[in-house]
Amino acid sequence: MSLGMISKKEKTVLNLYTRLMRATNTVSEKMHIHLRDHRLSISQFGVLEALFHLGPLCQKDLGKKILKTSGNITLVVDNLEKRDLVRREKDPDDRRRSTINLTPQGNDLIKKIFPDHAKIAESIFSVLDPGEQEQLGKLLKKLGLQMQSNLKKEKHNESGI
Amino acid sequence: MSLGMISKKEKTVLNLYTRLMRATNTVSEKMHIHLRDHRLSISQFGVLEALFHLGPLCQKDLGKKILKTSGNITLVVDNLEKRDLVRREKDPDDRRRSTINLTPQGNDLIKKIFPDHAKIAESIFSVLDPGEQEQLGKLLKKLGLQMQSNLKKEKHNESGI
DNA sequence: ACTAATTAGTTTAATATTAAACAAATTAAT
DNA sequence: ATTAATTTGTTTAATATTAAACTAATTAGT
Repeated sequence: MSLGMISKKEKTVLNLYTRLMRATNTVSEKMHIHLRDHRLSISQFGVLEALFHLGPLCQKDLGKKILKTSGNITLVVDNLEKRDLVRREKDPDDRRRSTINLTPQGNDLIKKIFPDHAKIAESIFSVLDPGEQEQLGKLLKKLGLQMQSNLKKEKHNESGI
Repeated sequence: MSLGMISKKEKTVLNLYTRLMRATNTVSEKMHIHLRDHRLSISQFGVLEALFHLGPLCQKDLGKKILKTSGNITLVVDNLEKRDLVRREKDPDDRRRSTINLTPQGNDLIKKIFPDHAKIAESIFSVLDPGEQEQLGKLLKKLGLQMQSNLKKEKHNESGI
């Protein structure tokens, strides 16, 4: 029961950490409830969305985008390929790479799903007024930026889309 | 490549969502690097921490605390029990329940690990000054609170510890 | 050119996680 | 009191995720 030798400062940041996890957990849960109807995992949706908005990407870039390991990306792309939503295409300039493309079906699907995604996001964040949203964005960015320098992460996608 | 019919509002919140995910992902990664040295998963640590700070709990409450499903809690507790870090104890008043207790070893371990956890949190959030930390806390809380009403989640642990 | 180092992606093995069906115990409704 | 509904935890089956070892291709260093 005792908190032991925890300073006030430490207590504050631990509290902050808990709130961050809790908010993220519930936000992300809500954001992806509708994906189940289309039998898409969060990662699968992330890949489709990235391809939809950024165009064809290699697997490494997809991994950076959706924050997953290369092994995981291999599987996610495998599964999307099985459903004919994406297609691997050998990169002739660098034969280690393959470029992942949306198929017409994949494009149709993400085009259909994405507006819901956006609407749900809007409804979730509507508890915050525009000023608060801007503030939150700034603070989260600051938090994300530090990480970038401390961990061995590469490029940071500025636009977030 | 085209963003289609995305309004400015929608773009803002999607951006916010991405930043939230990104910040959380990297923060949580950093927070738990040291756990690997003790062969603890994030969930296992979460359970030990909850028991350490809140005292013995039943599995359902543990699930609410660390945001995992009941089936998952069963496994997490199983694994902690195998390593003699916690112990199940039948609740005589309600024989469906068992109360999960820290063993002396479990208590020693979490007591030893927790200060590092707190220090790491402090270093991560130190990019934000105290005012910003307070702001972030308020915004995240607001975000978390709405969720609570919209999803079928029960009690919200106010203290965050 | 040749070797060493790096990079992209795959495979493998272990673990984590969830959803859904289930059993047992308790509580509510009549 | 008896039945119905709810609650707690377990089990099962499927999927997701990671870390680590690996292969093949490219790039850098000499």
